Amino acid sequence: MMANGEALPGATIYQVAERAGVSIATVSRTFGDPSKVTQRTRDSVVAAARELRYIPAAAARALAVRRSKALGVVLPHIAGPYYAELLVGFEVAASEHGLSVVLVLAKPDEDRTAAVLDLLGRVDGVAFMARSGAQDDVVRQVAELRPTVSVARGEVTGVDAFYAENRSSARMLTEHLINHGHRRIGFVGRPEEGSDIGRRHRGYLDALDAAGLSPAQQFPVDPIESAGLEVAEQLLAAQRRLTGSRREDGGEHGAAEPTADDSHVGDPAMRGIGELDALMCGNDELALAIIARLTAAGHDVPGQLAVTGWDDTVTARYLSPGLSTVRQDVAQLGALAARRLAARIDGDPAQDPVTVDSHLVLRESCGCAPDADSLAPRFAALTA
Amino acid sequence: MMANGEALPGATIYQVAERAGVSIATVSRTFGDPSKVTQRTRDSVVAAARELRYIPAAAARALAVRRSKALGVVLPHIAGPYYAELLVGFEVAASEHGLSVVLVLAKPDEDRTAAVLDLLGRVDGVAFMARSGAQDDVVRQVAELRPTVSVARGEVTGVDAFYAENRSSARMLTEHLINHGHRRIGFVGRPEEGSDIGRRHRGYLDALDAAGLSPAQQFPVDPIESAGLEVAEQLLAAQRRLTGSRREDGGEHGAAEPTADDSHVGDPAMRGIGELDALMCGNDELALAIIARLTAAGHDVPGQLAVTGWDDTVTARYLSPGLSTVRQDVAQLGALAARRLAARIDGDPAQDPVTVDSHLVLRESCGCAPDADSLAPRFAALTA
DNA sequence: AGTCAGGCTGTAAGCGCTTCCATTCCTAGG
DNA sequence: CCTAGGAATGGAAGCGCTTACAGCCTGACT
Repeated sequence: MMANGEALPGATIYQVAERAGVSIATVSRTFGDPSKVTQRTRDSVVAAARELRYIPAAAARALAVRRSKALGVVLPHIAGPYYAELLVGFEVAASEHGLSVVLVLAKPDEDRTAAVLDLLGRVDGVAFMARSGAQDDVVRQVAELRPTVSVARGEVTGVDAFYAENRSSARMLTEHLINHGHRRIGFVGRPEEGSDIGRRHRGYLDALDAAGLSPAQQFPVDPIESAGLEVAEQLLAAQRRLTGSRREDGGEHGAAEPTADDSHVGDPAMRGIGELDALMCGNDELALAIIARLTAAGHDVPGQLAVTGWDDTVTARYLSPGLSTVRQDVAQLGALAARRLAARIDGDPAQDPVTVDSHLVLRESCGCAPDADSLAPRFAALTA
Repeated sequence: MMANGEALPGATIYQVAERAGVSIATVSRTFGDPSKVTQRTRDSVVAAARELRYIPAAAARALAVRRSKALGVVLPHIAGPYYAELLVGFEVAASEHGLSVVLVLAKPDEDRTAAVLDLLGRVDGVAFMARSGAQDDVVRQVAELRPTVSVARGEVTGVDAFYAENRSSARMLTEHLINHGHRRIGFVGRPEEGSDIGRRHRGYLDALDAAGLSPAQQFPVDPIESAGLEVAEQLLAAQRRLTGSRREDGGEHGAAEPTADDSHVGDPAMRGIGELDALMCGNDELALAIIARLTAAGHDVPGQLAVTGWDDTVTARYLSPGLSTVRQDVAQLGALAARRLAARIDGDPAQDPVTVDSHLVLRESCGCAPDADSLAPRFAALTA
């Protein structure tokens, strides 16, 4: 099997036609619009096709109808489950419309312009998701040639935008923290204009503002684990400074080797670490890393420092204390994007941005008491 | 922009040729093999192309060269990070070969045969990953028409197989459990012939056999969270039975509502839950759910029951006790699959199955003492 | 100055499919 | 029995690109 390098194997419409004793037009109709073909003919064509293992060449069809029946997706290297879910939602919806999906992955920094342009040549529409190695001008360029949507990404004119609600949820989450009595609330994450985290930061500021509080320490870092660890180190260092330093000689990397008596660094009974008593993180990954590091150093979360995340990743549920976070229906976001693309391809006009709801998932890391039945919230996803 | 429903916008090679004052053949050469074109001509063609926003129609090219420059991937609905990683590895390698990737997702049960066949018409090769809604006969059928590989999936003749090493790692893990003194070691997961979990089960059996132990209780369930929860309930019920039942009247769902005094159900100081003192799970998802449920019921893991997982998901690291599990380089697996496909397309022959190494990640859930510096293993991924 | 080799470029024939249009075949009504 | 009108089918053009093949032009050589 698969010997030659010459032609893709598989029968063509001509061979099927010949075998069935009809013209290629009839074969084409048999699969395209069976109602235009007699039952008899249809049967013989179908039989011939099966015997020959006929697989229509999508390229030929695409060329003829000037439509590839495929959607492109460009998204960042799928780190966590977030993009995976997005992609699943997208693919399912796309396939419901009979559309294939072709994928381009890109690290946020990486320049995949060439790949995106190539993609453009093989799809009828494209979706840009989050910060996906495609600058705005590339998106704009694509949008001029094909229906285009963006998901969880800064808006670009002419591009249908979709995102999960961020700002008001962030505000609510922050207010919740305030209600717990926290006043010095920091923020972790780079609040880039138009990004999800940017919007979350706005909501955070909204709440602070409304409460007459001013923003505490900000950590404009990347939304990744290692950055969370660094933030935790800074916090630890600040706390050490605060409590009067023993053993300052440890020098540069003293903090990198937590030992048993790390726990004396701050008084666990006293609220606050460094200058903060609560920390809102741009996503779960950051929050998780920070909590882990702090806890390992003997600190109490949320006793000393309340921490919140965003995304409701799997780990958020399993951790103890459970991570208070925000859940978004990411799969739906993906599905909406695909459906809009399908509509745009069929000629529908572009629409206003669409926002899908998010909702708070309050577990313990914000300071809430552990639920009596702690498994319920933890496995909320299962009961759905 | 994007007004008509007639033709995809974007210039064709003809328009570029006209604008540059050359023939279409020259335009084609300019992009296909620039060395065959004078610098002067090339420049003017490139300029014309840019001005016209020329995007080559992939379909036309594919038709002409009888090759689509695309690879198909069919994989299960990306649940956890596992498939995401696989996909990332695959896409990166594919794009290094200038190949696009088109995606078909399928729930394990769902029949996506039609989608797979359609896929076949638009790619040069296809990869089937894990139990991906494609029965063996579909795979075989595909394999007759296109180079085909399978990843973490039962072997099919004519299909290049790739998987992470399972059996001997499973054996090592089981031996480790035995060395901890565990004797009654159960297994959670359906050991399907040819599947990853099936191979893990073999390794488990190997170890037991070598140690003269016989397999304890088996739970042939799906490798998903909810199944893990059910297994945990069974364990709890068995344990309740064992310790002599108080409050049997709780009836059917008594177990579904853990309360504070659940902790009296078994003596946490005594090793064993139900008939078991260790449980090897087919993947982390199962292990995590089981540990969570057991812990919530007041039991001690690994004190009473050691539990191991497989996959080394993010949560495994963050949990306490840390989950002992097995790490596989899934991205590499994906990359290998893509590269092999690329080679096969270029005419290379099929090869023998390839296995990539796995290695144990021993944290605490197996019974190992917490590492002095518990962050080190926990964040091992970061130091790499 | 005349030739010839070799590099560029153009011409044209497909690649496999859809679809408009023409043709043929029925069926039913006159 | 003939004819009109539709339904079913076939013929052929064309989608945008690659790639022999052939023609042209240039420059180097005799």
